[in-house]
Amino acid sequence: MLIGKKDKADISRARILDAAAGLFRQYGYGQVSLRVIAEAAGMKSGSLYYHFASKEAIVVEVLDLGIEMVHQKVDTAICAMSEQASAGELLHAGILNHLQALFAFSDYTSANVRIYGQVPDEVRKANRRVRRRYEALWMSILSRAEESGGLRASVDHDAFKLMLIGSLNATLEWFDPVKDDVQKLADSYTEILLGGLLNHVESNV
Amino acid sequence: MLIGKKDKADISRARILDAAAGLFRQYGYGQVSLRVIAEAAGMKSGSLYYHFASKEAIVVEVLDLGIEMVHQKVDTAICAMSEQASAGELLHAGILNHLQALFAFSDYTSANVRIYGQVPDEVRKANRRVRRRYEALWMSILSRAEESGGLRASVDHDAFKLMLIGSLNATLEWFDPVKDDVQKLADSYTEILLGGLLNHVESNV
DNA sequence: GTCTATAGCTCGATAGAC
DNA sequence: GTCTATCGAGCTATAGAC
Repeated sequence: MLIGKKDKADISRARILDAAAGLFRQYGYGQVSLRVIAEAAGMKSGSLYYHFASKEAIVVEVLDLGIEMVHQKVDTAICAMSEQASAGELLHAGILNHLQALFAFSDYTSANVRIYGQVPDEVRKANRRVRRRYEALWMSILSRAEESGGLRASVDHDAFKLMLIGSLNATLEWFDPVKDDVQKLADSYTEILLGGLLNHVESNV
Repeated sequence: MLIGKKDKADISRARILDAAAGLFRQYGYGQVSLRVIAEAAGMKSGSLYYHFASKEAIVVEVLDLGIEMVHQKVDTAICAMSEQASAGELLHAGILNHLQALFAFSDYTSANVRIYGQVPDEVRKANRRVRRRYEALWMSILSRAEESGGLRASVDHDAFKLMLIGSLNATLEWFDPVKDDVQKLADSYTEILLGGLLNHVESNV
């Protein structure tokens, strides 16, 4: 999952992080011991301390990577879009790339979604910076979409951003990218988030 | 949180479950020891075994209650609605009552959302039954809404149900019912889910 | 860089007094 | 019903050989 590494230390570091991400995702933070992380990474528990100062140092890096991999993919995709892109096109691209990154790096992203609320305070605080940056990216996507026209004025951007990220991340709990097509999932979520459930003739509530 | 109990055993049981739900929510399953559950419930760890056979037996009950409390509130609210209720009214009622129950019993509901993916297999399997029942309730709400007319045919009910439950549950991670109004949150989510983000003149994607 | 060995601690669970 | 006491196991982290 982590690529582009060169020397032995970098390779071992990456193996430890990959192993930890997968185990944290499946069993939570507290249930995963350094012994099983080491075993999954192909070494003994004592050797972990050559690469990381503590269990907390490992989880900090796993959590940050879980956000940063999504951030980078969405950012790159949005930056590459034409100036003339419509609001619908921008949002569809953001949703699709968020979902693609979510499932491409699912051990890291799912570990983040699942254990963020359960790690020690200092760990959570460290990850908060990265989370805020990703939320800010979505605010800028919404601003750009608004400039291109077509957004309903009654929808609060901040609420929409939180709802969008929350609903997309929740797909990690049930969607299977092997059985089903992420592209179709993105189309389906875009359809609902942009167009809503109701026919547009009647006013809701 | 758990009320209507009578004798000493029932009271102690309820205190144990309340304590466990709050601790599981905050620290996850693996990091919470029976000793701290017992302390939070006002007893010693050995005493827990008079009420529960194991740590797993406690978490099974916490997880089930987290779904059942929401199920019951939503079911009651929907059943009480007039036959002439519109699709928008039905969905708003479902969304509002789901959110209200989510925050009224937040230790149980949040514990469920957070640790479901990390508990032992048999525990997760036990909770799956209750989850399926709640999803079925939402399918019946969507069917009833469709009969009353006004739903876009292009929206898949199954995808919408998963997205709705996922996005509502995700509010547990950021919404503060003390600082803000759950009613307003429900209005805001209903607005987006039923009407979408875009102006209805343009077609999306 | 990775190993073995282990210190010091906490865990879930049980047994038996009251 | 709740207590105390304890078993055997597993935990994070460290020390030092290789």
